[in-house]
Amino acid sequence: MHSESAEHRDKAGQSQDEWLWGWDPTPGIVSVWAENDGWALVWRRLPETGQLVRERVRFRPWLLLDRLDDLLHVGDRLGLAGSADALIEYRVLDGPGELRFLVSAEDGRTLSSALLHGASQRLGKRIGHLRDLGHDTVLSLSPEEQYLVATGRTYFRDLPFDKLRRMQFDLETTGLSPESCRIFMISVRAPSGATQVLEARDDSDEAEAELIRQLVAVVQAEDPDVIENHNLHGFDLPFLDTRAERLGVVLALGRIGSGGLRQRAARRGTASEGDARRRVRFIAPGRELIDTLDAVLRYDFATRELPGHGLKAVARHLGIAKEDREYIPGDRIHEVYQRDPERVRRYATSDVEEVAEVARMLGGAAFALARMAPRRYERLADAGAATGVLDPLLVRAYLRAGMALPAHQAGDGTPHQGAALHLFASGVARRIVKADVASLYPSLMRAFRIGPKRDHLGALLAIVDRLVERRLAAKAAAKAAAAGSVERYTQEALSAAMKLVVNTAYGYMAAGGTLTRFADVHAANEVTRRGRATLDLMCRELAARGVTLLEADTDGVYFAVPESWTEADERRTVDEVAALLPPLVHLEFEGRYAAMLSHEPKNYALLTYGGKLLLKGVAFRSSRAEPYGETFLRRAIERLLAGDIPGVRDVYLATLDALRRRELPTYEVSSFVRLTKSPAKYLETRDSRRELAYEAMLASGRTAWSVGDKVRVYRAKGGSGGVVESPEHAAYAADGPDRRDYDADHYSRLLRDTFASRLARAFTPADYAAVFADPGQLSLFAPSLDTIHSVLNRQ
DNA sequence: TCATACCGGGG
DNA sequence: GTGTACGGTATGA
Repeated sequence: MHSESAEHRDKAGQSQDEWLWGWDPTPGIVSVWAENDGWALVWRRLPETGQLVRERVRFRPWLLLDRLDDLLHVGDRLGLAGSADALIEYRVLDGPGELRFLVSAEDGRTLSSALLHGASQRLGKRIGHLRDLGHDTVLSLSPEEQYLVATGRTYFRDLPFDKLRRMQFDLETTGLSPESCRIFMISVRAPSGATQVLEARDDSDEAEAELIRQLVAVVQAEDPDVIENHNLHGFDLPFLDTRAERLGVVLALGRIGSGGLRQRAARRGTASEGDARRRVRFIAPGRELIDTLDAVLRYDFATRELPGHGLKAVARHLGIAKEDREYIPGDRIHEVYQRDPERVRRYATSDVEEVAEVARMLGGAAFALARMAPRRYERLADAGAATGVLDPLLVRAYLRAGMALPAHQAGDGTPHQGAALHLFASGVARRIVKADVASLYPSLMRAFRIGPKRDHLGALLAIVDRLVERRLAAKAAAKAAAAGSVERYTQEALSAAMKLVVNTAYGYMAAGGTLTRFADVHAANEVTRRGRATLDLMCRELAARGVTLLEADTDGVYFAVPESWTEADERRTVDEVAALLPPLVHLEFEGRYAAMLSHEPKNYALLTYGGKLLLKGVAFRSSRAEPYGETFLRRAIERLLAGDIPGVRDVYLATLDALRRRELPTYEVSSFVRLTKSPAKYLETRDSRRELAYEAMLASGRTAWSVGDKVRVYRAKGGSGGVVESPEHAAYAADGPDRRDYDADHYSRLLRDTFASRLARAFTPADYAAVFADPGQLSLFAPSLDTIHSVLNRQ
């Protein structure tokens, strides 16, 4: 009895592993290209030798249908799987799912044309494409995915990331529009790490055409598995495609065929040529085209710590930008090239080197996903985790189990309910503790077995269970591996990928039925309801232990503890409350801070015990904010949290003084804007409405700009404006020394109304007025600064 | 004035 | 034949 049930569990465990990883052990797949005719090309890099092999294999194209009706017209040529002579085979899957007929043929065209013919007859109108049948009646995957689902193969088995042949290239162009601008330089980084810079010999069509031919030749010679760049699909490939077409160059970047790039539909890509509302991405069969911008977005979605998503900002943030890295504003690159080409060569070379490193550091999650889900690597790199990763895993699991899949189903109108957010107090508090539950929603799903109602196989919960367990193992393995080792890197990437998928399981259910197959708003609401109850319980129990609650959001809470408490008291209290929560829901002591300025929900400043100031939320950090204001905020909050109120006023007065005496460089008062109107368009409306950014351009003598240009502008005296270079670009400034003709009164008002006001919650109104009174206007009746204390306002 | 549409990135 | 957010500015009724 006992051994039998253990065996049963083993079997269940084994099939659940297959849901996660597939089942075919074929190692080293680096690319798959399949056609509807039943032929698939598989490129494999042998893990032992690194050698590339190409295999051409047969597979049986398949579809899932909700009925066989539309195929009955073929008569005897339709037969049960395994029967002789059947041109089209079918199999009836188990369970209540609507899509229960798995049909297949040697050639997918036989299948689809028979189906379209039958459907046209049944519906009395011409059905020209499978998608016209609606995805509630047919499930049709791309040929590659049909192949991967049917075989249980996945990419990259037993192949470490650094065995992939990865190449990077980056275009330097005279502008953003491929209609009117040219490519004049292409930097290339080979898989070996060697870099080279290709250049057009002059600005003729023939020179540009030759440059593109050189790139194609380098790609063919290096024969990479993967081509990477930042915004590759948004800029470089579309630009290259348009230029190549105009110049009559064939962009043979793939491993098969002699034609140019192919296309696929994609959410974020470039506007399609035929239909501007459609977005497409380019494909080069045999290679995977990876955009590091996708990896950056995915990374920042989880961490929310990147200052921006541009290559330079990311490289600096990750600490991979070299000290002497060349920076040139985008709209100056071609102009700088004409007088100092060497500088642009260095710039372009750094671009590809940084891209290679960003891809290595942030691309691991997509690489790990490609070892699990039955999709091409490049699809998994830009896929959303719900429809792009979980859905394919679930489809493969159901087919592997021989179970029918439910069709997409719209919700019943029940609205989706979200998380809780409480602001208990604002102002200044001391001795702060942050406690939170890691992965609250997946934990609740697991603890209370909340899964989609129609997932009769229980695959989503099983996959989440497996991922959580496997992720713990990956985290432990990463920790055990040597720092910087391939093993650590691989395990960390695996852990990141698994976290991504686990955290999407809830979003998968909450998404509408048009998006995900197993969407279930009731289950999703049950998760958030349990989440709110858990947060409320945490808050109640913490308050009952004598803490002051400050802010609670979804899965975490900030609170202040009494003066007499030690860190041990803090941790013990969190542990006590943690013990009261449901199993699998782990409340953790996340951090402790000396003080906090709570401004608004999700907007606060924290002072660490080490004296470091952390600013969170848009009120405290914004890329558009004027640098002098950010500096003021930081200094003033430092004084505030140190309990030095006269110091806060000193910082305010010193900033006002520096503005009025023009000691601040113009850069300090400038803000970062993106120009969205062309010069012509602005001139149309200039008479009715003047806009600072364009006035600044005109006043600086820059009358020609492109939509999309980004500049720093400031307001000058008399309502005019000016453009200023940031310090790192100052070397290229065409203008002379800083004139500092900014509107000091305007920026003084901005300091008071926009920046100082972020400290308002820290004081009573009267005290706030005293601290930020104009110089010389401190009234006799105002409180003395020495007697003012910051406050905490309970809500 | 308020609602909605669009953007993030690339030279 | 696709589909992760959200907080901003820009635009239009």
